[in-house]
Amino acid sequence: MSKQELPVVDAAGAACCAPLACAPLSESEAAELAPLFKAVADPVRLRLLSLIACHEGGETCVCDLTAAFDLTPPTISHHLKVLKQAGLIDSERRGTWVYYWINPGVLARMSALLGPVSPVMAGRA
Amino acid sequence: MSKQELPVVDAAGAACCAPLACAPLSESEAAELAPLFKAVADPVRLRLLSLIACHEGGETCVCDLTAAFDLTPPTISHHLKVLKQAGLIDSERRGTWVYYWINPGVLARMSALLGPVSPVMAGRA
DNA sequence: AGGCTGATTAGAAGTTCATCTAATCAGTGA
DNA sequence: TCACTGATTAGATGAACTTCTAATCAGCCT
Repeated sequence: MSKQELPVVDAAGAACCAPLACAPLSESEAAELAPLFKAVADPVRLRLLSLIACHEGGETCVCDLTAAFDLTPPTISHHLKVLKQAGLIDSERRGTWVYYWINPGVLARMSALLGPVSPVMAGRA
Repeated sequence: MSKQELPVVDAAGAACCAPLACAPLSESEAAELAPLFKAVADPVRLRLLSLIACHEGGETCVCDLTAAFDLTPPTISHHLKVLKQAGLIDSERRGTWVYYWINPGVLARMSALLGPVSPVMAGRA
């Protein structure tokens, strides 16, 4: 097995770590990254993430989130906890309400891993 | 085995519209996207994807893949099936061996969704 | 044809996960 | 202090997932 080395893409300023297609992921890297994707691998959590990311001001009250689903508050709370433990979001209580916001760094890392989009690869089909 | 493709983004990553942070994901969009991330949300599948993507020539024999893990061939076969059903990879049998290769379009779509890597959001974490 | 190797399918066991109800924690205001 | 509302935790249940062994399918070769 020979190693194919593509230059690290950093045109976008991201990519500290190699994208999927640059060098094979080690077992420990994979073990570290998989939970990030698992956190996003759910329709409810994807929508939660999107709702929070889109919300003006950058943060969203839990009450607004629960209202957007046909799910009970504990279920929404559970999903928010999963996202938070994965490091994708953060939260703070202010008075009666709890606000959540996106942690863009983690999201960017995942994006960069999947495809810093080397047009070289993308050319093949 | 329905691989439907939304014209959300082209392979080059020129995200016209947007990712997670542009407009809230609809219920059906989320339902369609979540399985893609679920397919990647496993350490073994992440490594498989990486091994296939890195392999010179763009395609990899199953025999090389099974050799890289402490898992039985049926288990590897199962994971490859999951990746294939998600549309992330494709395969072809040539004689005795079966070869797998990456479908870069789907990967690019996922990447674009997570982070357009817009410098604004990604701001050097 | 028969046997050999590579790959997948079938079926089962143990674990993880999403969701609910009931109960608890945290703040606000009468 | 007590009641009320918003949010989370605890515990339970049914579905989905990962992995294995055993069996089957697809090509190659003597």
